[in-house]
Amino acid sequence: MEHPLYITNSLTRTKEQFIPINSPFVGMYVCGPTVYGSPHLGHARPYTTFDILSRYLRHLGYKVRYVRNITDVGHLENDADEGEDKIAKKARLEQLEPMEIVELYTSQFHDAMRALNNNHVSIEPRASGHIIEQVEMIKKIIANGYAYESNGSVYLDVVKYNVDYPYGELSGRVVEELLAGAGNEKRELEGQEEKRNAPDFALWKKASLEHIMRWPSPWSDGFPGWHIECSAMSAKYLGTTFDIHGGGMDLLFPHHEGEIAQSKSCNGVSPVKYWMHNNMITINGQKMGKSLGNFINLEQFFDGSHPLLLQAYNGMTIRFFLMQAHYRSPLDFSNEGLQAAEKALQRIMNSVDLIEKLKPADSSTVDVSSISNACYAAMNDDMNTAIVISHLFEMVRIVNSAYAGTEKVTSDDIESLRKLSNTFVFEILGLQNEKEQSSASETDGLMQLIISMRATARNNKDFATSDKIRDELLKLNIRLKDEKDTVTWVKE
RNA sequence: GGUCCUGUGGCCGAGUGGUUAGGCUCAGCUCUGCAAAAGCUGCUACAGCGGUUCAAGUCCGCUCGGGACCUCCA
Repeated sequence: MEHPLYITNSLTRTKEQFIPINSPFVGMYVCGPTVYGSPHLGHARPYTTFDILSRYLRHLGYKVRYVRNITDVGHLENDADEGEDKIAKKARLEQLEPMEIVELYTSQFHDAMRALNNNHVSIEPRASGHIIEQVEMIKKIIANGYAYESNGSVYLDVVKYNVDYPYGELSGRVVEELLAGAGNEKRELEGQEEKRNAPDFALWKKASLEHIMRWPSPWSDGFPGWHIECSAMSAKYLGTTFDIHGGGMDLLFPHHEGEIAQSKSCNGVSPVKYWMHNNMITINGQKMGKSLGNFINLEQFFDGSHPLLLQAYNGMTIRFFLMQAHYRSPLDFSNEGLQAAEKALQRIMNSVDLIEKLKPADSSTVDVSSISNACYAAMNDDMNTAIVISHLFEMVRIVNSAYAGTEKVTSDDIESLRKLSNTFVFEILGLQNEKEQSSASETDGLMQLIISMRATARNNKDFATSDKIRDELLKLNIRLKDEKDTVTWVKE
């Protein structure tokens, strides 16, 4: 490809050039949400990050299959209720069927992703729909000698695995230390007595009597272990070795390490060429997460209902807020940051609209192509969207200046600007212009009428009337702009 | 305790050893009936100490601070 893309591979901890296994095809898997709660701001980060990656790969000409799963089989909780399925527990609390809960939160997740414009996935497989594949995979791992059954549950034998393969290659964990239980002195982990060794993890769990979500298997009526779904579904849709696996940094261990161990012990090959991890969103410097109870739901951002929010923020503002930081840096939530993002985004969108109103000149005083090149360079450098945006503001300056008459653009320049904004603002960064919704022509006709009436008042120096029109419109979130010899309006 | 990340100007945040990131805020100017918008200009930086180097925010060491993972988590 003309523009070599470099990405940070967590496996090697270095920036590597991205070279697909079977160009032009690219397989990409991202760990989806566990749908037992409303999606929160933390969810926005990985799905936005990898949405942009998939967009960029497609833009570069690759045929991308992007798989993002839904985890709806529930996992063990290690608090009071031993061995109880999270989803089943929630169901009892709300007196709903487990699958009703799953449906509700899946739907909420989709709504939130739509607002963030993150719905460009190719396949969204559900764990509950792939029990057979998971069972088959477990059978094979047992046959290969890397797993054992114990009291109806099946565990991966990490010690045995570690003899043939290096366990911990992704996370840097050392089996000897895990065996010694370093750091776990104060923890009471569930199901330890069934395991041969502490680092072993469940591939299949026997369901207790009160456990509602359960499926038959050769070992027991039960449910799959946490890591096996991703291994089974990624292998099914992307093959036993695929290009990119993404997710939050908090999944690096044990989840992704477990995936590697399962896949290798089943298929004998490394499942993933490039592992990518986004950093966490923090609030007051601390990770925003379910377990800490300090998260803000995306829905609450959209309607501004959370007490920590000074106002509502729409999906595009949140998307832009995320993109102003690099995906591998931690990002701290703040109203100030969101408000700044909202204004900045508005400036970009206003400027994009202005491109269509530019008058071409015979000569040019600007250099649009260098902006485009700089944007590509930034994307190629581990998807540095923050830098892309900084260059887009140079585009904003050029457009605004050209409109104001302090810069000159040729018709070729205008075409380049149009292409630049279409490519980067909309296609790659996936931003949407949210103002263009209402029945355009009718509203525009009404506005022209109002604007001309106000112009008459102004010509008569009847500023009381003209200001009233402007102020009342502003209350309806319509802002008038008195420019040199014309008046324009924007909906806010 | 182990592994790893991190500390940038009023705020948010980029930064591959050598030239202005960018945004938001604030101040001044231009435009304007006024305002808004837009343009121009300006403002305050690299936690501390020491080292390597012709040159360090950018590499190394130490100190202090913050965080992640080691348990369900995006």
